[in-house]
Order: sequence, then structure tokens, then C-alpha cells
Amino acid sequence: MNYYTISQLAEQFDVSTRTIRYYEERGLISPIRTESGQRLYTKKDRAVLKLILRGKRFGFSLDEIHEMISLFDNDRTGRKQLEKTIAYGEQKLKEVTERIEDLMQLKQEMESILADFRERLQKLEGIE
Amino acid sequence: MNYYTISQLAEQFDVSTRTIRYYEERGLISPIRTESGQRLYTKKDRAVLKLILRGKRFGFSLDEIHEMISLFDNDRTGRKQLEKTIAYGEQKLKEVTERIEDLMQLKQEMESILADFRERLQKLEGIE
DNA sequence: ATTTTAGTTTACGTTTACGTAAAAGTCAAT
DNA sequence: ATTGACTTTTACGTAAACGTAAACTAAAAT
Repeated sequence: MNYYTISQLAEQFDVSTRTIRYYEERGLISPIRTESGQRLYTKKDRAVLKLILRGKRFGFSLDEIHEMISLFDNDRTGRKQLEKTIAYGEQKLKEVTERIEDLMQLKQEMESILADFRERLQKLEGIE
Repeated sequence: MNYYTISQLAEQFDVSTRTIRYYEERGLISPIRTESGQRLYTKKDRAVLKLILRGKRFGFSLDEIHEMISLFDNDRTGRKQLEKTIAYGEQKLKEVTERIEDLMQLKQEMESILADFRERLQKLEGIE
């Protein structure tokens, strides 16, 4: 397997290294270290970072994202744990679904407003 | 027409009065005043507030929301202005569309992860 | 070998989006 | 009329999510 340095990741996702270290501070990502202490990020770490940034774009807080990440990488073997995880996941899935619906409504509204503006422009051009 | 007081709006949307006043500070909403200085909100003001809060849920900053609001209530009569508004609107529409697609992908991923967990649970239950 | 570049920790600074408290005026109800 | 709930402005406080700078070490390039 191959590793990324922190600045490589920073460049790939257009964030600062500070940001990535901050996510580590908050326990969202855990790169391994070289003997000298340099952080090395695996493909998996990269995927986690991608997830974090996507979550951010959707307006989730880092705490919420933290919870969602634990959904992905946790080894929940116990039955109770598994059930809890599923319940939590279903809850989050519902939230995401609602957000999609909400956004689609917004899109509709924007489209109708735009249509209105285009119509006005048409009329203006008819005058000239 | 009928008016709302600030606390009525605050209750309806489950935000603080401070929040609503802050949006006014930032120029996002402009209620009229009684002679004594009390704020009165129209249906339109209410709609704007609703828009602001929706924008927030999507992770837009107040500055971005401000721009988007101006799309709605501005009287852009000039042709140049109209064209600029349409261009801006198309841009924002594109962003929203991308977000929807992004969210739908997230939803897909969550569903497949959930399916995986459910399968694991099934197997565990088969053992007992 | 020695610059240059990149990485580390520590720590204080900053912005956004409000929370909270004080001091004073106003509205609604008893 | 006076209590109590509500509103106003002013102003300082705060949590989240980083930015930025210092002081230092390691890696890469010349």
C-alpha cells in the first residue's frame, strides 16, 4: 500500500494542512506516523477525509460527522451494537432523504423564479 | 394585511429573537416599525426568514444567503441587471443541482452500508 | 554539505453566528 | 395603576472551525 503526506492530501482536496490536523485533533482521522513523527495517510484515510469534507458541504457539524464516520469503520460485532448502529443509520438516512427533498423544492423554486426573469428579459428585448 | 411580532416568529420557527434581530443586523430581513419602535413582520418577511433558515440547514453562510435573497426580492428592471441576475441564478441553480446529486450519492452509500449491516445481523440471528 | 522545502507542536488570534445580561421603555391584563 | 410579559438597544461573551506565527526538526534538492 501507498501513503500520502499531509500536504498532498491538502492539495488534493484544497484545504489547509491545519484543517487536516484539526480533524485529527477532533478524533475524526488517525494517520500513522513515521519514526520521526511525520503523518502518513492511507487510501482509507483519504476516503475518510473526503467524507468529512462532503459532510461539511452539507452543513453537518464535525461532531455529527464524527458520529457518521463511526458508522463506517466501527467493528460492531455484538448483536446489540449492530442493532443500535442500524437504528442510527436509518435515522441518518431519513435525515439525508429529507434534505434531498428540501433541496429539490428549493431547486424548483429557483427554476420558477429564473423562468420568470427570463420572461421579463424576453419582453424587454421585444421592445427594442 | 396582518403582522407578526418578533417572538411570534421566533416561536414559529424555533429560533431566538436574538437570531432574528441578528439577521436584520446583517441586512437579511427588514421589518417595519411601529411608532414606538417595535418590529412588525409581514407574511413576506416570514417567507424570507423561512428561506434564511432553509439556507442555513444546507450549510450556506449568511453572506451566501444574502445574495440568494437579493435574487428573489430585488426589482431588477434594467436589462443588464436582469441578465446578471439570471446568470447568477443559473450559477446557484447549478450548485444546488450538484449538491442534490452529491447527497443522493451519499444516500446510496449509506443504504449499501445499512444493507451490509442488516445482512450481518441476519447471520448472527441464524446462529442462535 | 547546506540551502530549501516540508513537517511538527504549541499557542494565541479570528470569524461567524449567535448567547446572555443590563438598563430602559412599552403593551396587555388584572 | 401597577404588575408582568414583551420589546428595545448596547455590549460583552462564547463555541466551532479553523488561521497564523513561532520555534524547531526532518527530508529533499542543489
